[in-house]
Amino acid sequence: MAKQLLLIDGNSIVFRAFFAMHNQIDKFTNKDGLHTAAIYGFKLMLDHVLENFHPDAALVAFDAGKVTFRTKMYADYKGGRNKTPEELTEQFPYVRELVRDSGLHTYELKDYEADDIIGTLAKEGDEAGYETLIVTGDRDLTQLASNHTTVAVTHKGVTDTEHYTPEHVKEKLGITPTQIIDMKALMGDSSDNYPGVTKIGEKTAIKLVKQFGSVEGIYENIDQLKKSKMKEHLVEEEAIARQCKTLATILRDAPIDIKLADLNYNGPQTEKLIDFYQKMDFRSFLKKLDVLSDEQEVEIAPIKYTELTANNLELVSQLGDRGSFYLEMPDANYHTSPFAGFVIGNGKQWLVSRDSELLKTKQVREWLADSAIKKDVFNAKAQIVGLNRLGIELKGIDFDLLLASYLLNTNDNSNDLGKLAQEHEYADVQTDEEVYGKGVKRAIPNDEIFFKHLANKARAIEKLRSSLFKQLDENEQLPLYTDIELPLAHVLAKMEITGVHVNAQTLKDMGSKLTERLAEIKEQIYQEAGEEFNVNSTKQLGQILFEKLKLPVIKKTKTGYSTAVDVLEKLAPQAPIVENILQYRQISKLQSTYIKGLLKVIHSSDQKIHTRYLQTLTQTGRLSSVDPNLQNIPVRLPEGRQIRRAFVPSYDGWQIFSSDYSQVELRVLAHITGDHNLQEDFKNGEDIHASTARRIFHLKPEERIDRDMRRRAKAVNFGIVYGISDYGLAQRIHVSRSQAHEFIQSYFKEFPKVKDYIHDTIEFARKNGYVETITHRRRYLPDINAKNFSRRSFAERTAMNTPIQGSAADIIKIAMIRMQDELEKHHLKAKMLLQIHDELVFEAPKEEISVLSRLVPDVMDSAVKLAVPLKVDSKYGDTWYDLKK
DNA sequence: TCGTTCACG
DNA sequence: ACGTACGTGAACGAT
Repeated sequence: MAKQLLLIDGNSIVFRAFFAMHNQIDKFTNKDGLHTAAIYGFKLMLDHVLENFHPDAALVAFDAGKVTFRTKMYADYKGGRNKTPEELTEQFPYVRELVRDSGLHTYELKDYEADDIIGTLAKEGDEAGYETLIVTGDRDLTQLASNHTTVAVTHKGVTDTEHYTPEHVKEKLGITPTQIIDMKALMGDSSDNYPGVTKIGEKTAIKLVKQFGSVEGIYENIDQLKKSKMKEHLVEEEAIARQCKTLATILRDAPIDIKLADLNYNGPQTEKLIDFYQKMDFRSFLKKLDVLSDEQEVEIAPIKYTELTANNLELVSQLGDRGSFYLEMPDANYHTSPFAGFVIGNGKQWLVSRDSELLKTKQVREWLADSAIKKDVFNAKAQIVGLNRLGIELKGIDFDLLLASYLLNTNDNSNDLGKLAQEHEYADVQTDEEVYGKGVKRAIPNDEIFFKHLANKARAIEKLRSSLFKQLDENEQLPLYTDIELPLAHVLAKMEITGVHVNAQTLKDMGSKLTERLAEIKEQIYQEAGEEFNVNSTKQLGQILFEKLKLPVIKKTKTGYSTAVDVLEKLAPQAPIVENILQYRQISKLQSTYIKGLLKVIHSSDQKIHTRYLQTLTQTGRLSSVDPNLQNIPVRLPEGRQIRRAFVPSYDGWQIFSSDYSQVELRVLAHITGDHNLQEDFKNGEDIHASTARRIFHLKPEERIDRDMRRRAKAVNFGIVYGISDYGLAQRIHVSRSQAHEFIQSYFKEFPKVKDYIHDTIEFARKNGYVETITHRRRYLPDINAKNFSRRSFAERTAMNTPIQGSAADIIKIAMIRMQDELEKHHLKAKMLLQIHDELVFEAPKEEISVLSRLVPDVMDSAVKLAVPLKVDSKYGDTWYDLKK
């Protein structure tokens, strides 16, 4: 077998590793305060590569400095780059140390870049019969791909790579690897800061290279090009194009003073690596080495536990004033999941059992219900609901690992305790999948393994408490945790336990009518199509519409023809079948998701639906609702709205009551931007879309605002909140892109501080890597500095949207906590049932409706003090459908 | 398991 | 030249 050569582009991988882990930058520091994320990421990459590739020779090349022969030739080369952050530069010496301890050679050469070293050695490798793998974060190196050299470019993160062979390059770009140089010469490279030829981008560059072979080929045959602007640019900028080609070309003959023979790879120097890991506090890598040397099973620090039985319950009372508690419910739905066992305890003693009946004993029950004993848990809400099913109260919750972890970083949040602990650099607990298995094989294991796992979980919660609290404090998030999210978990638990009464018969009656209608429409569709097919299949439907009936294709998806509503609406005038398909879709959605779906989840014991609110999922701080989702019950279309007739109060003589915030997101926008005009409009109680229309269309006071103007202004308002683009706005309100552009400009002129806010927020995100809401809820945006345009743009839109959507979420959460307090304080029978982002739904005895009509809006509009008033509207009725003012 | 579609704020 | 408004969940067919 051919010898194998590994060449790693040190600088680009270090950069990649650093930015890939940028959102956790503070988590990766050693005890001396050294940042270690890039070092850690580099090692991840290295291990990953060496798993699949076993080199005989290996080298990591680094840049020797900023000055190279390229900067001497072209002063602006790589100009305009941001200064490398200090947190990164300090890591380079350690990366080199790591590389050498790992048994790889390092090399750098004055005046040359790492690329050139790699290019030169790869060529030598090719000639000496090596199979070479180049690993880099820089796509430019793909020009080095050959029959015996593969270039692995990191894709996202550091271990996910895309392998470029000449075939792969051909497939992706249609050219050879060396032609990539010509392509880049023509199109330029904004990150290396050389221009290429004006107006030539990737598409045009590839076309030219395919046609003429190379930059030189183009100029030899320039006469063949028809007269055009492009030709003029090419002719005028010939010198630039040729110079860019030199800049883009990686050297294959740099004057290096090492030889392949010097680069033997003989594996890592384990002793040194262990020292290094200790210096860096890389616990997980240390664990891995232990596994290798000690066979197995030392993975997790040993733990002692005691099985709790009816005969040693006094141990619970002896635990003291703090302890972890964890009730294992193996199904995600804790309203119905069996109880597999529990653990209770602290560093002194871990008590475990499979018998949930023991929880009902006096000793345990009192321990759980004693608010003076602080409890550390994972997912407080689930624990409260689970225990409630056993008739047990859980009081004194102090630390919720899941909740705290979510607040620290919404991105890498997991519902699995083991995974989450690992995210926080705690390795002494496995994931449920590792212990219980997955799919059909998932099962609770024998006592020994199961009890140990439970004890490990409880210990992990305890061990992580102080560090997570400390991080919350550093982020100024303690009040968010203590005063909002943790109390909210209790409120949500109550709402979930209460549930919503749903009349199954109403749904069944609606269902049978819909079944009939569906059958009729389906018949008509088959007639019009001339054959029977599965209308639910977008693939089959596409074939019927666009191939058989030859309707024009308006939009395509990755997999074929798009048949989405906006497309079908455009086609509707051309063929009657389309209208029927739209009808069919609408009704079958109601039938499958809402009639059948809801009937499936009504609990037979109480005729209620008990949703679960996910408190630790969304990136903005909103809740979400599952099993079932009660936050998307139809309301917009009259047919769908009927579903709400089935949502009824739990008792005779009760009614449904609902209050919602009016325009809460735009009010938040007015508040956080400080925009004078926007604030005035709200303070004056204006119809905000109408007043926006008046401003952006420059209407005189006496001119009236027609419906269409208001509609457009409303779309602009939405657009602003979502991160507007002229294209997006144009699509939505059916105007030209340039008109949409004008609307936006006009908006920014009228509301100048909104424009400033967008700019400042994006700047803040670039600098800090995150954005935050009025309560310091954070969202990290790792893509905010991405090179890829669309990823970066997306991050920019979320940067400006998240503080708005998230602050609105904060506001209603505060209102919910206060509302629950008020209900209890006033001894009201009314129950809070649902939260739908800006709306709270209650059930209450008729006598209490007048109380709620004052109380709920009072609580909601005073939840926080903003620079503009909050407005709340209320309605009530006999069912959720019948709500009226 | 993924992609598409469509329900909501 | 890019590729298009933010945040969700469920059902279904295709793979």
